[in-house]
Amino acid sequence: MAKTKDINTENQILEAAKKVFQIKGMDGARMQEIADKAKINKAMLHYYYRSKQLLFEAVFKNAFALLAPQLNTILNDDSSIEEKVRNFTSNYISFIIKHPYLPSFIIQELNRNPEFILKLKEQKGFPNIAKFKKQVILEIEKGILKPIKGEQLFINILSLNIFPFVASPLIKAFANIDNKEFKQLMNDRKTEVANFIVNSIKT
Amino acid sequence: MAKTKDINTENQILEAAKKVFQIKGMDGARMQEIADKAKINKAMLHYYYRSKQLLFEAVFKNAFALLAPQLNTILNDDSSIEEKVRNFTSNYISFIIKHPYLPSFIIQELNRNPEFILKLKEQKGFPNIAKFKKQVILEIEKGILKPIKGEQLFINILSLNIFPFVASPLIKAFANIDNKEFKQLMNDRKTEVANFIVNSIKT
DNA sequence: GTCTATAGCCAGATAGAC
DNA sequence: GTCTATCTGGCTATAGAC
Repeated sequence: MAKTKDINTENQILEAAKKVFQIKGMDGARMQEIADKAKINKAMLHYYYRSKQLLFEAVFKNAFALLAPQLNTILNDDSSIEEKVRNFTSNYISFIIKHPYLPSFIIQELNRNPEFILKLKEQKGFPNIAKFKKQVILEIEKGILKPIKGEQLFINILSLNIFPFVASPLIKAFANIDNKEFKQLMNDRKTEVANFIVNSIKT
Repeated sequence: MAKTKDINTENQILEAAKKVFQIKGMDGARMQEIADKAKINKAMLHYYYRSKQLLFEAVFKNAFALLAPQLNTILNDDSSIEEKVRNFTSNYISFIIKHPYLPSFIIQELNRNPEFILKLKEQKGFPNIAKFKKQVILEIEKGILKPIKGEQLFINILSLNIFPFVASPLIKAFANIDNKEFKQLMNDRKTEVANFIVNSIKT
């Protein structure tokens, strides 16, 4: 019984820390706010995670581990580029709608501390573009795709899928739309973006 | 003579503050670091700008004022959509290469404080999508463009141009490239992105 | 494991001399 | 206008009782 309580508390803390860190970032987050959200005492945070830095790293790794497998589907799957673009776009946008703060959190913290990604790169399962590049070359040779560099296509796919969520306050302001309309636009993008990409690259 | 010194000091501070705030963000920035960079005393910062918050706002408004006119060229210019896409993409990527921290700074701080954009919206010259939308509809009717919503096209243009810079640590890691190769890729994008977009939307 | 109380530090802001 | 010295508050982290 004591043991289940451990796990509960530790998890409560991690969940609370996620919410606070993902919105406020490492520098803006306060241990007090995390403690309040987890409905425990501030001292408990240190009991379980030693320091703010370690708690942050736990949250960050957790967040990245959610994101990476999504990318691997488009990089390492065996279906055609067109199929992968359509599947990925639909799945990824659905995924981000469920975790709206995740991409900007990852990006913001990596900009703050770019060396951090070196540690992540060592881990297996880290997204790698090599296979995707080969496939693009192959499909171009077969006449399925117009000439394009694999890197550029991959950057384009990521940009179109992720950017609107990262820059949502700007998008809403420029397009003069409220949250509801924004959500509608993002839902439409599940197919719109795939069509946009496929239109551009298919012969 | 005393007056020229004022202007110099105030400018030195603003330049130093730009560098620090744009890299570290509001929460991560330290007044001491800004003072050191400006080669003046910490007390001077408060003499000229009263508080960290006011100094930050000066930097932020300055940064946004640089960005907005760039966007207005694609929104309000009278040339065709294709011409605007080609011009904008080339100019905007050149612009960001010169100010690499600007987009992520704006985006990060707006995510931290989304209400802030309401103040910006009131100012004249704030980018507005209305004219662009009408033009898209018109060119679709004329058979120049394939059907697409103006909002989605605008989001796509922004995404493709800005995202790689905002997420540069991720891009470098996934594509396994160093800073030099990254810069080369971004240079290529000045024309690559325009072609990608035009290919997709032209009939 | 969980709490209260507090140590210790650091950053923003100000007072006051020059 | 510019400096040094200092105040003040807030935050991370820990000590120590239960």
